[in-house]
Amino acid sequence: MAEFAIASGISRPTVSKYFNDPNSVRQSTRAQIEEALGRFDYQPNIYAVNQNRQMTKNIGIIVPYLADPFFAEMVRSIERRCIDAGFSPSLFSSHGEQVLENSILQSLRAMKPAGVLFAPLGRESDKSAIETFCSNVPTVLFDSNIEGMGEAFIGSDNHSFVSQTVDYLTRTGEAPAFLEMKHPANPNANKRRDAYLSVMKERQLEPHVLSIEGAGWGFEEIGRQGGLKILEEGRLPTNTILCSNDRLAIGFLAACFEKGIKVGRDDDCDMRVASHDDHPFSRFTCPSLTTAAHDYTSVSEYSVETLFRLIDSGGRLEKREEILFPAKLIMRESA
Amino acid sequence: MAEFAIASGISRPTVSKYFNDPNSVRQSTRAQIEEALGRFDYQPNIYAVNQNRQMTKNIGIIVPYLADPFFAEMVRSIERRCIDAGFSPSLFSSHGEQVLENSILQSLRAMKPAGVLFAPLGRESDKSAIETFCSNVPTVLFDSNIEGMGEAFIGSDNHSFVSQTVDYLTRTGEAPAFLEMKHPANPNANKRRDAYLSVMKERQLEPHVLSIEGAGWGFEEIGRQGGLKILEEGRLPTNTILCSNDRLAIGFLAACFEKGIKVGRDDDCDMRVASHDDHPFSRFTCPSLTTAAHDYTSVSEYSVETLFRLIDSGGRLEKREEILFPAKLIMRESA
DNA sequence: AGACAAACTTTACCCGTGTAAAAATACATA
DNA sequence: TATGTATTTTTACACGGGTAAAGTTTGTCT
Repeated sequence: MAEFAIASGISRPTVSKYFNDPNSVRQSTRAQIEEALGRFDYQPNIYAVNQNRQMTKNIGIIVPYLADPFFAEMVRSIERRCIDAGFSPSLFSSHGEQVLENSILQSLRAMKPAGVLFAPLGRESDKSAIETFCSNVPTVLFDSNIEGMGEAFIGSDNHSFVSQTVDYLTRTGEAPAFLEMKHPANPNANKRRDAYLSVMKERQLEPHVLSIEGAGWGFEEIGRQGGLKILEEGRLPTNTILCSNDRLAIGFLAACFEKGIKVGRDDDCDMRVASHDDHPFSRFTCPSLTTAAHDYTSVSEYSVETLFRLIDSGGRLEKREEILFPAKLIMRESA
Repeated sequence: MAEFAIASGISRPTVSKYFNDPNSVRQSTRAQIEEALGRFDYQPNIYAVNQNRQMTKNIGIIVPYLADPFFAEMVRSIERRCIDAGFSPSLFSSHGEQVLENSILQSLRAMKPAGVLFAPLGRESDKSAIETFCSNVPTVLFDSNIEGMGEAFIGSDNHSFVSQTVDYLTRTGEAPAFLEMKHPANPNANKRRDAYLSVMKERQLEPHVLSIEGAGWGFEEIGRQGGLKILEEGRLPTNTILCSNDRLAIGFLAACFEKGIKVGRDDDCDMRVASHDDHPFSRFTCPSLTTAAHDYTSVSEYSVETLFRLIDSGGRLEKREEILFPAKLIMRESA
């Protein structure tokens, strides 16, 4: 930087000031520096910069499973907002494994990020590791909540998701049975089942929960296997199935297809299937999937905004915030 | 670190040595440091560390489009291998945009990584920006090749993909027509079309290429729209369609379903559809998709190995290497 | 032109760690 | 126990830039 400062004819401290905020120097100085920048391709050493700054301009983003396009979409939106605000996002995926989640947490602490947007694994998470992390790094949880951890949680209102699908299905045909994994990884799944039970009770309908076996993050295959089993055993209490999430539904639809069961809302169909999430692929299932959509934009926007507010207020909020966005029903061909 | 050194009763330079390689200090010293590490939770400041090291332990990974589960899978495998080798992977997605790809390249240069694994956008890439980058940072290209850039390219052998699918389809029914995007983003697409033409010629069959409109990375929707148009116009030269890639095929299958066209290899089916990639979702289409599978493991393993070799040899290889892995035919229900 | 504030230059020290050189100590072997 | 080697300690400087203080220049306003 010293060399570059000489080359540009400006003193090093002023050049340093320029790189921290180009608007903090006089217009003519800025032009002079930028002219020199055109001649030499100098850029400050980020390691030296971050070592001296009290706080880096990095923001950590952790998602549980990047092979799920839902998270890929969230990430895209979040990264963009961080960059626009002058931060450098660093993306990490736990790939469904606690060990990885913990090691990400550790290396993220070493990065001293200004803040972290964190979608935890859920049931598989190491609560105490997360607690330690959150008390050291300004953290906003999203998508999947762990009570009391982080300064805020931004997610979707599972009750809104389920009540909309249940009401729609009930209005247009038989009341739905609820298909879910017996031991779901994601805490939203439990909230959705509870919401299903409560909504059915409110509407004075008899609930049916179909819990299928399977562990891990290969939801499609779990849904398919579980679906095949249910269909073979013929233990369907209704002709309408509401899946806990779209990936499960994708597998279930595959099972129906294999069994020659026609899914859809026409008279000649055997079964209706609906679900939750509006997964990027749910538009392309056969038939296309009726589902309750996340408000992707609001969740990502509000998560990032909350994190910025948290950073501005020094890493602590007055009290833990929890914001849930309602779903939007997407009616397609499957129900 | 000075404080921690005093607390552990070991001198600072030795502690520094320990953190660079725990085996480089005497066993008793190591034990003493690790005992102290249990009492205090000290970890070296990565920024100070990287500032002084001639080379960091970071490895950059760039993919063109993370919302495509194919890349998510690749990334998972690559990250794991990097971590196991003691490196810290940093993941970036260009999200299909040249501007983003260029800014990733720039911030990656500032990170002074030991090496970079780079799957470029392809047609949308800024060749000169990539050339500059590759001449400054040890880079291995994967998945999508740009002639002459980087020290090596590791990918899939498109000819192997196409010849296997064409031969299989021809052996079991009508010869296929080839469905592709008119202006594909990914260079593999062009290679596949050329391979289709050459294979058909070799087999003395008449080739039919169906080029559909559409730009960007929303392949499913492009395949669906293109499919609808083709089916409506009834301009199908054969009953067998070979799609350039699985995502296009997923959209095409949706179009067939919408049009009431039965896809599969049974006698009562109207059409056969096959494709290339073995996309993680192709198992769950209706019907399940017959496709030529990437050798995910080999590609990721060999990419990483090549990068390590490149790093060890100081950032240059004797000559640019190009390794292509053959496909494996996956026969499922669609053809 | 004079006065004042804003911006800049100069100088100097700081951050936390890598690393080299010389001296001191520990360990292993005969 | 003597000797040689492997480690460690001590001391010192380097890395590249943030930042504070004091003095100087520039620009603006009356």
